[in-house]
Amino acid sequence: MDGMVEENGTSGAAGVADPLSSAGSSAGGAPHVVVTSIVQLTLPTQAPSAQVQSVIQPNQQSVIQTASNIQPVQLPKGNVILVTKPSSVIHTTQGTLQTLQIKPEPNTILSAQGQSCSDDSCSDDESPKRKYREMLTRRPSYRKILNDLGGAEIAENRMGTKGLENEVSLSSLSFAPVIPADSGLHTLAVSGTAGGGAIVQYANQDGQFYVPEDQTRKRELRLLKNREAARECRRKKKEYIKCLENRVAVLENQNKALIDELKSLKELYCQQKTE
DNA sequence: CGGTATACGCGTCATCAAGC
DNA sequence: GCTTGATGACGCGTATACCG
Repeated sequence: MDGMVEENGTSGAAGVADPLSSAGSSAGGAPHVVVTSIVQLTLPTQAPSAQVQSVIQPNQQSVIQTASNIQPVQLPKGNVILVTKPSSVIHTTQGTLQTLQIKPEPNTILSAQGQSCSDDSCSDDESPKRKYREMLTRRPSYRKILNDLGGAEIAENRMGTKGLENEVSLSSLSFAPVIPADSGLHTLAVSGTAGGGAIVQYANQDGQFYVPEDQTRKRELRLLKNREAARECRRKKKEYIKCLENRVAVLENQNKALIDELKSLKELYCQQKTE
């Protein structure tokens, strides 16, 4: 390929902390740009590789923007960029604005031709602008986000942490005593549900309540799974909110750059007019 | 230093949607 | 129709900040 964009991964290149781990500290405050990684942009021609900063967490759809102290990336026509994250958008806010709309396929190759989108993405029924607007406004599907988040890594994390938690939690589960068949039990009541299915309680001759082991086990299992699911759901939600905050920051920067550009163009125009 | 407000995370329940 | 995962809503406990 002619050029590549490589992310340095979640380890946080250049001493950058994991954004998720620091999420709580920014709660309630103004959204701030979290630089999560340095992206190596290798250009095909004589141009040296340039660095841009990813302001979204690695391994998910990202908005990438050159920082003020970093050389703006100049992409001559005909260059090709390989981006491994689907639905990524790359902006350079200095000099000429170059926007790349990445097709929703991993490892998609796109041509960077200054302003707008590539031919491929423009040929779709929905314009990239519309898609991007939808990304910003549509209600988030955490499930979809999870799919976009580099499935292998997530799956690995799940196996690593959740699996272990499951093992520990399951081993610590306590179940109701086995009810003897001749204990003269009879159904007493239908008690609390556990997000599905009622729990039928029994009472023995002493008036003590029992829940059959089977039902208790099912309920405990259900609660355990739901507990894990809720935890995961919150994690994804938090990640998504952070992603939105990052996007806001990027778009604000972009807006500011465009305003500045407009201002300078106006000045240039006035100068030429007076000459 | 104690009381209060606020933010945050967690567990649980209810509900929905997808898969079987 | 049942099962199961995802997620909103609710209540609770804890940590932190603020104030008198």
